[in-house]
Amino acid sequence: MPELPEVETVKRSLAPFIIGREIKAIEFYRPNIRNQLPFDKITKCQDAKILEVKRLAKYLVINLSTSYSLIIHLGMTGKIYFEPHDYILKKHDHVKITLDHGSIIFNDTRRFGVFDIISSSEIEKNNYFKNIGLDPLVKEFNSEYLKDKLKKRSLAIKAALMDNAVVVGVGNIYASESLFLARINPLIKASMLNNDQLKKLVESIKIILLEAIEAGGSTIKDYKTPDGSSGYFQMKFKVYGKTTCQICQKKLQKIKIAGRTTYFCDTCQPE
DNA sequence: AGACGTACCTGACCGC
DNA sequence: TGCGGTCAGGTACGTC
Repeated sequence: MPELPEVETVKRSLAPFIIGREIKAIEFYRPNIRNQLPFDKITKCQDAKILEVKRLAKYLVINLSTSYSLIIHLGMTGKIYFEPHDYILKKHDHVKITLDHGSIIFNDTRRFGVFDIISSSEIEKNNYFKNIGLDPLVKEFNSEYLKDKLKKRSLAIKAALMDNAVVVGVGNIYASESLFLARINPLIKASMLNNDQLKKLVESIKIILLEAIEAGGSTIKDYKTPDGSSGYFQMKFKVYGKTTCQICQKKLQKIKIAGRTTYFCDTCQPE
């Protein structure tokens, strides 16, 4: 459950539960996930107050009063639950952060996620965030910016959208959905898009992500349901996982681009 | 520098 | 029921 809208939804759901609360303990239940878990930094969080919960790219950043920050990435299968003190650990629960009124649980089946503790002042230059592109929801993410980022790129536009150096947060589903809304063929070389297409694409990415955030928001209203995946934005997919084009009714194409399954309509998104 | 393949890991599903 | 293959919303790294 890990594209920008999902992380944003988790952030919005989690924040009111935890801001202003104090960390009583952090426990790890295995040595590593994608990274080594930071056993040596647990003391940096002891009795720390949670000041702020932010989203940076697809990472959650939880700033603490001790000038350290928790960094969480959900990978492909990461989930975060807020649970009462009598919660019994489940399979693939890797981290428990105990607060005074309950615990934050980080669960990640495939362990592609990240949980780290780093100095707050070093976040920007940390490897997780070095060389990342703009967040698609800021106003500086516009067609001029995208044009500049893509001018020397010969890869398919769909692969370019998933490159975090170009723009962060756009994953495999939303790359396909945005290109469909913009009527742009995902195989077109990134540097070949004209100004109209760039404009339309920027617009489409913002629309799709904002709609998804809105739809995802109602999912995790009942935040205790560790269902995680759902959210009704799935029902709004136009091409991802679909077989028929909703515009022209023709059969959709399903191909691989840079190793990832890509859906599009070769009539509505011509080369 | 940029493009591409592969690795990381578990589980669900499908055909035999 | 079991086995093997394939696939899954992400990212890092080696190689050409």
